[in-house]
Amino acid sequence: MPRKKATTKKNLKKAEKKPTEVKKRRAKQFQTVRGMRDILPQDQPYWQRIRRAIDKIANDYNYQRIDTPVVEFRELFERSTGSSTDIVEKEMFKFKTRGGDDVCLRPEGTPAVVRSYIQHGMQSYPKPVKLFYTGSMYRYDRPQEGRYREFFQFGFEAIGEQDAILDTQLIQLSLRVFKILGLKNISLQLNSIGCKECRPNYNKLLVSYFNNRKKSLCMDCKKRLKKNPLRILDCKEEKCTQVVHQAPQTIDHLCDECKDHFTMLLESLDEIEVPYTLNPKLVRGLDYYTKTVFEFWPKEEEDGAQSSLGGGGRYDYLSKILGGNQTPGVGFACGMDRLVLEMERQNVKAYYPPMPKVYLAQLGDLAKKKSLKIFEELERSGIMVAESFGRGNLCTQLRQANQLDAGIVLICGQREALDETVILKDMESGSQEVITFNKVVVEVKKRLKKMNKNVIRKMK
RNA sequence: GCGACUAUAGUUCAAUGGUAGAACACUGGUUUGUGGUACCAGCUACGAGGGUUCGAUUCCCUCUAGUCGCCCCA
Repeated sequence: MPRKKATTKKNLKKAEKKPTEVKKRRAKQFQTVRGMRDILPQDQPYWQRIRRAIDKIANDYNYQRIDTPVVEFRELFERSTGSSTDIVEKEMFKFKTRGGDDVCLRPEGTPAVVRSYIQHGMQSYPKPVKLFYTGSMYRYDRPQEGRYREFFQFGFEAIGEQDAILDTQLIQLSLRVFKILGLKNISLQLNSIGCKECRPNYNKLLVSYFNNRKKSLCMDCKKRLKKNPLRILDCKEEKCTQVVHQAPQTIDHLCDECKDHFTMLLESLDEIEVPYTLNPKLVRGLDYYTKTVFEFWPKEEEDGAQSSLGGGGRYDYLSKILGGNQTPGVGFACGMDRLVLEMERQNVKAYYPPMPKVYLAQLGDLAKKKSLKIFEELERSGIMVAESFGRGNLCTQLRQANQLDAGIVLICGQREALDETVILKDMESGSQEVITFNKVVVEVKKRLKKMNKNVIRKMK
């Protein structure tokens, strides 16, 4: 028989000589848009562990959840993140709505949170206003490992307080998240880039320094010299890094206020025994940062510094820039995709939700209907039940129960359905007994308790 | 945006200028009411489009996608 089938198929294929016709019949196979991906059930345990960690820390540190739209006005990011930054200049997904609004998919979270803060009058809330979010961000960049066009971030923002102790607390909180996730060897890179009092002076110094060495700079940095000289410091081009090595450092040219702020930060970090690396090249790519900036790097990459897990800093003028009151703030964002990657690298355990210990097998139409009812009763009593109502064959159902490692199988066949009973089968011993419908919940609960005790005994 | 490499079942991999095999997974079965093992069967693939050729999954080109580096960052 199968041979015949095969030959007919082949003949059919040969008959369909015109390839275009074959293709016409076949529906288009869709796939994800470039740089966007599905996160499949088998990957979810990692994500779930991250989500749980974030919820716990948010709760412990009194941060409240905020969700903002994926679509925002383009100008929001142009004004805050900065129109000369790579993120805004070349990586935004931007489009016009039917109504003619210039919008974009959010490339990062902080400006949206601050926008919301202003829009909803959170200035009147007790300070600091502590908010956290998780969500997808979008950047039109070339995808590679740990870099996607749609990626997921969580972030914590503390708005309305300028004390450096909040910066420290935010770092402490971030490290707690890594700790809870079981991640080791993460280094804290730290710098201060000053405020509007001291930055202009420093910028002048920097410009004159680089102007004298203009020939040694790469093309991009020649542009940066005019637009954003600070960014030359974190250029990875070899000829630039050599020049940068001798360049004046931000922390040597801070005003008194910034210096005190930074000192307080370092002292408080020492107090909670958090090691850090002072990194004069760390400036971060976004325009709104002031004073404190920091990043978290997986340790192996400390010298190469290719991809950071997360980072943040202080943004004391952001609210003002977006039309609100002068309100200081400090925030931190972390890439969840990269956390998952790092968890896999470090062989961290994922989070596996509890599995049902009871399997409900059924035979025949009447039993199917009755099983639905039994299932609901068990579910309402908080008992997790697995089933496969689509199957009619006991053999496969038991096989599946076994695969799922269910300790108890409830069998309801034609006979039992008529008698309003089920067979309760203990999968370990293989013994079974008949019980009536109204005793199912009680009996199953009893058995589960016993099973739990046995498990504990075995572990001891 | 630039450069390098790759593209075969759901997954991991083969073979081949004459249209493709395996393993695992999945579905069903081994007298339609009893699991773990075993056995049998089924399902499903040459990324898309051009060119060279009698004939291309195989050689060449373009595109698309993926991976990696640069850049950027999360």
